[in-house]
Amino acid sequence: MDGGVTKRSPVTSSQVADHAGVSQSAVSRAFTPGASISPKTRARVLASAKALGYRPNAIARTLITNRSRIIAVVMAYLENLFYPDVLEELGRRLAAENYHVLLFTGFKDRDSDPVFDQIMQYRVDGIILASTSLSSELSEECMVAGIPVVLFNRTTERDETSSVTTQNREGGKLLGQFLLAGGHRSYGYIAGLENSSTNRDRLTGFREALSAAGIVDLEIRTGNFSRVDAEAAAREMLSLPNRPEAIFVANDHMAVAVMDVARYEYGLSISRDLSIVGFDNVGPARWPSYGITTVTQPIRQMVEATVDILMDQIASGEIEAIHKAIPGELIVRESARLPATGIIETNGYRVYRP
Amino acid sequence: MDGGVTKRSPVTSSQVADHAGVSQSAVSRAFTPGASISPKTRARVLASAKALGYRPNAIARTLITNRSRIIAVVMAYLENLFYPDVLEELGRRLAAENYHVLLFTGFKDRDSDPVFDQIMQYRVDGIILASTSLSSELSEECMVAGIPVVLFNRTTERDETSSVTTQNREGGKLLGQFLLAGGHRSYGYIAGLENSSTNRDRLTGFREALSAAGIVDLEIRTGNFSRVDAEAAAREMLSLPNRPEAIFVANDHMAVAVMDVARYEYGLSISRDLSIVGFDNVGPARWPSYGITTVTQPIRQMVEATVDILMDQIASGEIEAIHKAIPGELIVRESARLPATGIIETNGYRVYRP
DNA sequence: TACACTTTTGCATACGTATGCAAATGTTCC
DNA sequence: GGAACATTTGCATACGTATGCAAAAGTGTA
Repeated sequence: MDGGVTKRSPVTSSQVADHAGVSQSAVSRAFTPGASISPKTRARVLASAKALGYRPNAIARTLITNRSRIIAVVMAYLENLFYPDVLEELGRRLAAENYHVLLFTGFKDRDSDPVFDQIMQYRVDGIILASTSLSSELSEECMVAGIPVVLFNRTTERDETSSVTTQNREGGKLLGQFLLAGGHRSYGYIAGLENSSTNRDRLTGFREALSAAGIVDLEIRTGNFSRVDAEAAAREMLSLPNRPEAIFVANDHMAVAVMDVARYEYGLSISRDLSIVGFDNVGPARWPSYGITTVTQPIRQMVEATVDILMDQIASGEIEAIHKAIPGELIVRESARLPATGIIETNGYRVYRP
Repeated sequence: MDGGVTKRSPVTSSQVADHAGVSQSAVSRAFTPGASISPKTRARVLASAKALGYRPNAIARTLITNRSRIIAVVMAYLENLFYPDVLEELGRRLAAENYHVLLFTGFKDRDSDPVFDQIMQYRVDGIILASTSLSSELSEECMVAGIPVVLFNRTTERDETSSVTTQNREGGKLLGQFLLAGGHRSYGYIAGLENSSTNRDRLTGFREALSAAGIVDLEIRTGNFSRVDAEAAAREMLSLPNRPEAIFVANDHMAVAVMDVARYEYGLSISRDLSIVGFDNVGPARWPSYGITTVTQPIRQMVEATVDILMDQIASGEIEAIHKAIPGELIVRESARLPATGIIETNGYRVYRP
């Protein structure tokens, strides 16, 4: 009985209308930019709204406008700091467009079909899939429903779904050229998820560079983009009788793990005994304990491209697959032996441009 | 004209009803567990629903039931891996309860009032604020509206809003005792955001331990829970004529930065020249390059407690402030000099229990 | 078969908002 | 002042679902 606050239900537009002595339509119009309403009544309505603590019901509005202003974001996993960074940037940019993020996580190593029902039930205006994908039936369903989908940091074989990535093949190639120029003689690759386009493309580019120099031997182990798997892969590779002089680890998150194993379990000096390069330019790669030579994924530009695609397609209603691959840059740090030429100092960073 | 897929609007319950030869109510009941409907008609409805690709419209349902099954999660920032970890666990647990996460980020160092309107417009069923808070007026408004709010990893002076934290004061005290037992003679503290309860409580506990041993001198600098600020704070502190022998850094995220500065800018050997302890037991603290002695924040339990509070209050409609502080454990690693006694080996970890 | 009772069904309405349309009001110009 | 026009307003309806209520159908008993 004491302190029992009686739960008050939210104020509705009709209540505001009564208070302001106008119709409910007027209240609606007062909150719709560009609607047909005189400045005077708008002012009166807004005053009443403020007095009553009225907030338009976005849910009810969705029902009538068919626009929820919600974007579903599915992130495979957040263990790799790259994704939290992406998520923050996405949140920022979508908020700027007055859209909101409905977040789903936990779909590493499989497609996002299990949450698809949930997503569709909320009538989202668009879907972003980071490092995960949809079965082709569900992608098709989105097209038919007019819901734009963008794959972030992944593509599918069938090019039917839009995607935004870094130029992974070019990046892998660049890293290969960098290591070759450093004069290494044997190479290893610690792979991410084997069936991911990101992993495949990086490897393809790496191989291209190597075979252009006549090198076909490549020691490969798989780290599945996870720390523990990468550690295990590193142990296998470093235990080889003739271990590679240089290892390309498919992303920085795993590269950190590989460096830890190399140093603390095998007593190797990074760069002197073993060169390591990564991909992403994620936080720890920049920390002096690691200083990983890596190819950047330009998060800002990638997110911008992603949001642009969504906004365009939401506005036009025309869903068509757009593929954007943004160039990355090879940032030179201390984790790999340096080539004699090609390193350029540019606003605080050293980059490699052969 | 070619390939121009005509956008098809979603199937409604009425369409399913027509197809199945029943009323719209029947369709609704078929999708409502425990509703009054015969198995036979339910089966027929579900068959039609499947045939037409029907998915209940969660938005329309929200309008009538007053339950959106959406929880707003506001995260101050994601730079510190602790939060992505929390976010993943929250996602998992809320999904298990069939709730969904509407995510807002970017409210470090200020309250979440700016997004409050957005949150309320979506008629969320509950709010989780991680390392951020609300002004007392808005908290009050939530109470009145019957929307449960839980502060995660933070409390307010006014105890009017529920909270879930680690026992920060006890944790700080424990770290103090650990460092004292290690025989250090001068101490420093690198603070997080100065007005945050987390920071204050950890410091309070630390001071308690120190003054119990007759030590009142404590060198303090502020790192605001950010990497760059922590680096600057570390530089200041390590440049002191008589720098502290032991530093408690308010969280692991900053401790990593401090260790990097100490090693790579001041050439110090961690533990031998300088002891460092942190808080959180976040990913990098476990990496061998850092091996930070730290107090755990038990994410699982904290998230469980958070979700429990929300679910209870949503179900009962009774909003009352509940405060849960979960004990953490001091995990002993290599970043600080070891005391002679009190270290216990327990399932793979070394913990400190004085 | 008739009755009482239980289960199932459909009807009608409500949720809170946006919007086409026609009526009402305001403005301009002769 | 009045016609011609532009702006503003309210009415009515629609969005897709859940649910109280009464009617209908089913079940069991005598």
